[in-house]
Amino acid sequence: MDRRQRRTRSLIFTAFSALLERKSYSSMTVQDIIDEADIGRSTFYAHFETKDELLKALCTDIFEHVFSEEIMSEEHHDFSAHSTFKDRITHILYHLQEKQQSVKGLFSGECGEIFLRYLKEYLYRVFDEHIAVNDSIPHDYAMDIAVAAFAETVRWWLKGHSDYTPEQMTDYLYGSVSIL
Amino acid sequence: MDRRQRRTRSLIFTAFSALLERKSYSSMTVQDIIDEADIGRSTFYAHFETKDELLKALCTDIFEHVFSEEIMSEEHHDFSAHSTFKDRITHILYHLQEKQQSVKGLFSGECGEIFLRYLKEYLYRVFDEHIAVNDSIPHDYAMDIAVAAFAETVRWWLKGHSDYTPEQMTDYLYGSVSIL
DNA sequence: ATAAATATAGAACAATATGTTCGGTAACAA
DNA sequence: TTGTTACCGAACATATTGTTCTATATTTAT
Repeated sequence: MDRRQRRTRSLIFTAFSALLERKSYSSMTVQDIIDEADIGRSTFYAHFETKDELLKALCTDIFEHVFSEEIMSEEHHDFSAHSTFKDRITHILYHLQEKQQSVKGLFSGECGEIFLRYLKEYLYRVFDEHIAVNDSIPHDYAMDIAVAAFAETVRWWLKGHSDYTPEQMTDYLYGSVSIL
Repeated sequence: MDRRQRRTRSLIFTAFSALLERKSYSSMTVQDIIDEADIGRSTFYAHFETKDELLKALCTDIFEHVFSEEIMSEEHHDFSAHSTFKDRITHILYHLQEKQQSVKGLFSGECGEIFLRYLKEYLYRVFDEHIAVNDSIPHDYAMDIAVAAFAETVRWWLKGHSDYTPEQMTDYLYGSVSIL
């Protein structure tokens, strides 16, 4: 990727995040982003077709960091093949905590809902093999609840209670949802 | 309320719902709604300031039916002072089932997220006094999880599994979330 | 039944946002 | 150095927005 492209992409992401702390996602125009990033109009459209695409790309950037297996297997909290699913959840929270600053602005209004929807898409892949309840509850229903509970935990945590540790949050989650 | 106002309001609601089944909320313009409802431009703006206000008003209409105490105390399932909280939840599901047709279109895309957010606002009021877990879990966290789990249950139910009974859905919910 | 009040239609309007195009300039890579 | 590519910035047609106005039709109250 061209150095100029990386720079422009970064300028747009930064401007977008900065704007999110000042105004809502829906009221934000492409023009606002262009002005904030101080780039040419055609340049923006060379990178992203729409505002929604930009948001999606930013989310993807974040989640690819948070959910990348390479990262999960190294660093803090020795993540071995023998670790439990609960440990893995704690791990994901650790990586979300690292990205906290980038994530914070994304929680505002309608934008937050979209962010959480993308987060859930990634979570489905992680949870799929691990959710196995008795036959009294449909599997896809249990998946929906588990994923939603996790997403809601993240929201509550990063939106005003980020002083709790990932381990604590995992305990809360497991104390609330019986199918995990 | 003037008869003409009621008629126009109804025309707008109907047009909006019909459009939602054809195109996404974000791509829908006020002009689309005006054309579909076949009303004058100024008439729309006499009723709603923005598209978002319209969506909010429609949701309010639905939820005021679903959560009205008068309705909950009469009709099916004798709702007495001695009924449990679980019964009350089942009741809410019954009333949502009645509004199923109006609600169905609201689940699409970004619109669904907004609908669920409004639903949650009503649920908070209902759940607030009834969620009392031990001190090991923060009360507002438990609220968030309970409300989100209920909202997710509604989504799963009305989006492809509406053949289940309200009682069954309540059982699933109670089987998944331990803080209820 | 009549009069006053009010809702709607429809046109016109300025202001703004969108998405595209194009030629010139600068930065990159080989 | 040379060819390639990204950026700038202006200009453009198009579409949406939200407001204002007058004429018309409907409703409500007397």
